[in-house]
Amino acid sequence: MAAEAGVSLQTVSRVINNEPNVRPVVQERVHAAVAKLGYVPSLAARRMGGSRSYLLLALNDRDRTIEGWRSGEGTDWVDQMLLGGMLKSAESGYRMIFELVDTHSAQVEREVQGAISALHPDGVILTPPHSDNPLITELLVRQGLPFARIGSVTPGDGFAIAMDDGKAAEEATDHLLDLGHTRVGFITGSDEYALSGARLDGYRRALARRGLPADDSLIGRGDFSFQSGVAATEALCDLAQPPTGLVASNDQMALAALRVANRRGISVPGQLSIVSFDDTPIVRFSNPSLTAVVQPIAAMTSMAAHLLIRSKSGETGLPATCILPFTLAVRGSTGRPTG
Amino acid sequence: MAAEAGVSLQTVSRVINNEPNVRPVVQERVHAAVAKLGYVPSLAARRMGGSRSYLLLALNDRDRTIEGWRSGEGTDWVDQMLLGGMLKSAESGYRMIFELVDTHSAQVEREVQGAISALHPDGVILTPPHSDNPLITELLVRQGLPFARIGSVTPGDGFAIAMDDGKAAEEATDHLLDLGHTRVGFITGSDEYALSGARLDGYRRALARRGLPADDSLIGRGDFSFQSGVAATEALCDLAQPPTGLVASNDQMALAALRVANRRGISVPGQLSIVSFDDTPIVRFSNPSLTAVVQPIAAMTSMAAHLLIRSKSGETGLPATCILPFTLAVRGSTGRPTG
DNA sequence: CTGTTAGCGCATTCAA
DNA sequence: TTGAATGCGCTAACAG
Repeated sequence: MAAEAGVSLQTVSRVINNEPNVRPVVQERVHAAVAKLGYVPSLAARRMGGSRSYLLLALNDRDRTIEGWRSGEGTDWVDQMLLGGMLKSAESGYRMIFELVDTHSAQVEREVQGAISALHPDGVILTPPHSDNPLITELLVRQGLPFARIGSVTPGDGFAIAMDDGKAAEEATDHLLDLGHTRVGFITGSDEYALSGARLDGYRRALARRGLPADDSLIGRGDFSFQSGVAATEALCDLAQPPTGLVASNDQMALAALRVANRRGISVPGQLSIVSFDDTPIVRFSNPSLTAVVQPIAAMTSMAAHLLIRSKSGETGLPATCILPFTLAVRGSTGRPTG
Repeated sequence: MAAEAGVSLQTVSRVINNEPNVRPVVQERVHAAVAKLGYVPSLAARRMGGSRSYLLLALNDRDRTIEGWRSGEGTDWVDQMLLGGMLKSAESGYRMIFELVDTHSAQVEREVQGAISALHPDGVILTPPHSDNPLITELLVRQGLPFARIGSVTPGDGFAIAMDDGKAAEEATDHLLDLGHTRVGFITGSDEYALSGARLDGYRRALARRGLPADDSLIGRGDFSFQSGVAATEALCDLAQPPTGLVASNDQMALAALRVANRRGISVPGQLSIVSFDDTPIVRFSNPSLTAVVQPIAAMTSMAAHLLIRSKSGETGLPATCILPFTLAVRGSTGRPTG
């Protein structure tokens, strides 16, 4: 390769890394040789010699992820992450390596440190609930590694990349209010996630803006599980004045609500309109399909990759916080209240 | 690190790599030091010095994969791959890197060669349709890289890892026959995939074993798309004597059959029992949920990782072909024929 | 059984 | 603007 272009090894390196101080003529010659030989530098060697590894490390919660895969419940969080992260990384010659880490284990630090030592990634992408785990973020700060916190809005180290959960819940609630509903219930997510609180707040804001009373009996406590969704929905349906509209903090709980409605002979959306959060594939296939808030997962990981790569390149002035737009997919589960 | 245990750098290497010729005492000492310092060797350096990279490369078809991600149709092929491949790899300190390659592009070889040059993986996992792409397999042979062909049964280089599609179709058909159905239809998949033919053969074998006539009008031609499933099902329903049972070669077409049945007021499973292939998450959420052949995707990639790692370790006597067991998940879409 | 030597393929630093 | 030396952190081959 060195000889093919009639230049030294270093010049090849310079051209490949787009460094200045190479005559266009020589650049061309090298590029031609590279194309001809199909030369691609070894990642490992680049990492050894230089200061970059061209690797991004994406960390997911082990138990949740494996459980999701095993159950086959159709959550496509990981797929959307790969879609956004991999494709964006590839644009800059980077790879994204996906790993699982146990957030609750006493060994979190050891696990994360191990992955870092082995891979020496140029940046780390954290997803909930890692995004708000100080054991992890502080370790990363100590290492001087740039990182992105997906789904986290709390200010702090690293890039915070999220959607506006509060506004989304507000909009979801508005959608029901616009349809004419006046009693709208809400099912919360697990308190372990900061976004759960944000979504609840948004719901409350929407009601308040319309001058509707804040009735805490309309708020069911859930934890993102189907089970908890069933329990919460049953409680709401048992009220003297049950809600005609319902916002659930994720798809599983919304599906649970749908199930309860079916069992009780409550028509959807006639007697109960349901809005869901997340928009995993399954909500398109339920009957009726669910109106849902669409999380920009791919866009968030894409942005994360973008920022981390830029950051490693020494670029400054990058936004510390990034709020990406969500959308509301209106489907069959919401309509005007009957009667 | 070297000093911490009071031994040479080389001895540390030996202990970490589980090589022989180290006194148990020294081993202990090194292990202790490793645990204490949380030492984890750098993958890049190991690849540079040694002959292994501790990397497995998994190659998927770019267009199909991205289209699947974008559409949000809930295919969890990638997730199941990761589940099987990543976890098995991790057991041996390996990582699996997932990449997308364009099978139909004239650049396949260049793309694959590029990934290999950059990563120097110890093995490559091919998924359909790459598994039977000679441009890729021959390139891998030339490189002397061990590889696994998922979903491929054709003998040849690399490990062939698949399920028995013929037997699965046979069993799916048997399930319907056992329930008392005597007219069972079949919707084929695209001829581009070898497994389509295998499934059709299995269906025919099942009928033959019961002494049932081979009625070609009961065989609808599909191509795995929802559209084609609709067309095939309509044709079957238009027969003078429509089938009371139906085996579809994938989930999309089975869902299409369900849709057609719903539109025509044909009750499922009462008047039409449906068996599906693949068992993607969505079939659990249709109404009724679909009885389906479950592909052992995770098991196949797990086996692939297992064999490749062993192979790289110089182990011989590994099976060239591996047929993994499928299961039949019986759900609400199949039952005894009524009347 | 253990330590020493050399080199993997690059990027970095300096010299030309 | 280019080329030559140096070293990254390991493992392989050999020496002791």
